[in-house]
Order: sequence, then C-alpha cells, then structure tokens
Amino acid sequence: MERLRRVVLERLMRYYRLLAEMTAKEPMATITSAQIAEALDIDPTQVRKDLGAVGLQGMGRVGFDVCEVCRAIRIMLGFDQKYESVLIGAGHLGGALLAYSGFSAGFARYGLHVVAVFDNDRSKIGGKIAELTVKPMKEMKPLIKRRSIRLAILTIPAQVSQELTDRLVTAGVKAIWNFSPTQLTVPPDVLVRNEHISVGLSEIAYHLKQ
Amino acid sequence: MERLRRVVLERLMRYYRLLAEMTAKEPMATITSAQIAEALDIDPTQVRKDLGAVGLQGMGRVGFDVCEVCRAIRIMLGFDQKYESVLIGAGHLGGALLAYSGFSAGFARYGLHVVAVFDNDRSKIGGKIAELTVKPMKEMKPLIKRRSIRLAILTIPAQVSQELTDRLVTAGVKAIWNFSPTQLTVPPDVLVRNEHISVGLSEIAYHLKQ
DNA sequence: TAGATTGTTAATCGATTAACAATC
DNA sequence: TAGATTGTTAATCGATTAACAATC
Repeated sequence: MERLRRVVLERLMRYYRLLAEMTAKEPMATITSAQIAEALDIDPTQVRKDLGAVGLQGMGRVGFDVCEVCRAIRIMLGFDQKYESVLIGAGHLGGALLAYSGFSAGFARYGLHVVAVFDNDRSKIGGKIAELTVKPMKEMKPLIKRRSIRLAILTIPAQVSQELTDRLVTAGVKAIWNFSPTQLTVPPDVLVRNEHISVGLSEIAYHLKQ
Repeated sequence: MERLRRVVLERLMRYYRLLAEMTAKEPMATITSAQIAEALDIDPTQVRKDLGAVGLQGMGRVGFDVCEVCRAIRIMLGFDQKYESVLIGAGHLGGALLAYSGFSAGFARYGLHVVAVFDNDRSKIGGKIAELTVKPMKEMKPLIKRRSIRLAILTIPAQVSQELTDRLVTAGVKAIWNFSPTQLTVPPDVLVRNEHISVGLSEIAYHLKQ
C-alpha cells in the first residue's frame, strides 16, 4: 500500500470527526460521498478517492457504510492503538492541551495519552496540572527510555526548543508535536508536526486589512 | 495587485519570524534567498518569488535588505495596524491564547489585541483571566458594535460554535479564528481561519503506526 | 572583470475537478 | 428496469522546481 500523503490524512481525519458528530446527533447506516463533500465543502470525487485509498468500497445507489468508514479510518490512521507521550513545557498552552488529553472526548479517543509533564522552571516543578505532577527535565530521558515513549509534545519557548528536541531524539522519540514557533531540525526518521498558531494570523490580518 | 494566496501568506509569516529571530541573535543588514530557503527547508526560487510578490527587489550578489523585507511583509500582511478582537470561551485554551496575546512578544506584535472575554458558564463570569474580566454572552453583541470589532477568537465546544458564529456575524465580525473542532458556515465576506489542532494527530498517529 | 545572486520563463510535479461507464 | 451513486480515467489547475540570462 502506498504511503498516504499529508493532505489525505488530514481529510480522513475530517471525515472521521464529521461522522462522529453526525452519528451522535442521529444514527445513520450509510452516507454518500456527496453528503460528506457538502458538509466539508469539498469535491465528492475527492471523498471517493480518499475513501478508496483506505480500501473502502461504496455501494452503488446507497453510498458508504458509516461504521465501515469509521473503522477503516481508525485503523489506517492508527487511532486503535495507544500512544504514550510526554509534554514538555508546563505553561498555559501545555495546560490547555493536557486538559483536552485527559477526558474521553479529547485526544484519548485518538489513542493519545500524556503520561508525564516536564519543565525547567523551578516554581512549576512539583506542582500539578490536570492530575499530573510537573517533573524536572533531568528525569525526562530516563522516563522516555523506561516506557519506550515515541511521542513528545513541545510547548516551550522557541529559544530552547532545538536543544530539547536533540535530547528527545537521543532519548528515542520518533515524533514531535511542535507548538513552539520555530523550525526544528531532526533526523529523517523523526516526524515533526508543526502547529505554529501565529501563522494563522497572517491570513487573518491580511483579510482584515483589505 | 493580485490577491495573495494562503500558502504565500503563510510563508511570508515564516520569513518574517525567521528574520526577527535571526536579527535578535545578531544584527545583519542583508540576507540571500538561499539563506532563508535553507533555514526553512524550502526552495530559494520560492523565496524570491514570494518576496517579489510583496514588491521587494533584491540586489545582485548581495541579496535582500533585511529591514526592507521586514517592513514590506509587515505592511503587506497588515501587522502595522491594530486589530481589536474578542475571545469567546474562557476555558483552558482561551486562557492560553490570552496569555500569549498579552505581552509584547506575543500576538500584540502582529497587531492583535484581545479586548474582552465572553463565556456562558456562570461559574466563570466575573472571574479574571490575564487581566480581563469574563463577561456574559449577552454583552457580546453590544460591545462588538460599540467598538466596531471585526475579529473573534472561538475557543468554545463544537456544539455551540455555529450558533455563536451566527451571532458574531450579525454583530458585524468579519473574521473568525476558529479553535473549535468543527466546520463553520459563514457569508462569503467573512473569513474563517480554522486551527483544528487534532487534525495534526492524524499525521502523528499514522507515522507512529508505521 | 569575475562571480555570486537575482528575476523570470519554462518544465515538472502533484492535487483537484470533470466526465462517464460500471454498478447496485 | 430506471436512476442514483460509485470508481476510474482524463483534463485542468495551481504550486513547486529547474534553467539561465540579467544584474550588481
């Protein structure tokens, strides 16, 4: 099976969330590509292509089986597995993410579990955010190795994020969810997913300026 | 001048941040497209095209004047103007964004200022987050009209976000920075910028699954 | 001048959309 | 059967990259 591209993965996630939302409102057995396309404002052909890419087959005149679609996406994207992760940076944003990760409707339903929080700030170490005690950075590497953790979430200031990244990679981390507003350098087998929130401001400011 | 596309705006923002970061470390008068390209891992031609799109001209054998580049981007993207905005939803994420918006190194340097926070939750109303007092939703519309606010930041649960959006649009808002994990419907003159953080999880989970 | 860098045109690449036969 | 929907191939569109003459 060919490796799925980023845009496809993102659309699959949207389909998945849409179906979860729709079935929560009212149960439904099947859905057509046109219905999905309309709800998400994209082309129906695109939807069929994407669903085809995860091995799904629709039924002529009926559409796709909702349960099958959800199951296929869940398996293809890996939501059926459990990913333990560490959060680096116990600031406001870290706290917000941790709050989401905690309950079942949050990140947990995609398999993500934060098992520890680390920070350099002495005033934060020992404190609690969302059930977890903030630990000093020096305990980071041993814990990652001991629990074979492969994902780290970065919510620290830009200045220290590259140095931290190097340490995380050395410790064995294979994916970094980067909320620091900076570009990170990593080996080719490590994935960095950037969530540079302020990038969105460019579009907003430009629109409001017009 | 042709309207700039989203990808171009996002890259311009990256150039801007990169230059801010680099000049903070050590002052520099000029920079080449190759230097920018290498730092951000993109093609040098792309950089020259983008800078050309904001009216900049480089100098043969020298590159671009750093100050000129920053100034042109700042003006083109509208960072030199001031945008008053309201934050809807006084939860963890709202608090995190507000914390960023407060100080000078945060959103303020892009012209964004949050002037009020609203929430439906009675236990939150009257409380303070980052210097601002949380206000009840019914005060939202009058305030938006009175101060001619054109931007709203949405950090509320998905269930109520469409209804809130309709009210915001009626009140006169022209751009919505949407952190709710849901698709919003708005008139064509209103911009919605989605920051669906969990979309990033699709890429991460897929990578870790391999 | 020689050489590095720009600016621009052309070529490539990939993603989206259109068309339509196959299917239920 | 008739008609709606899929799955696939072809066409379009846009974005990225390559090539190279012009410039300082």
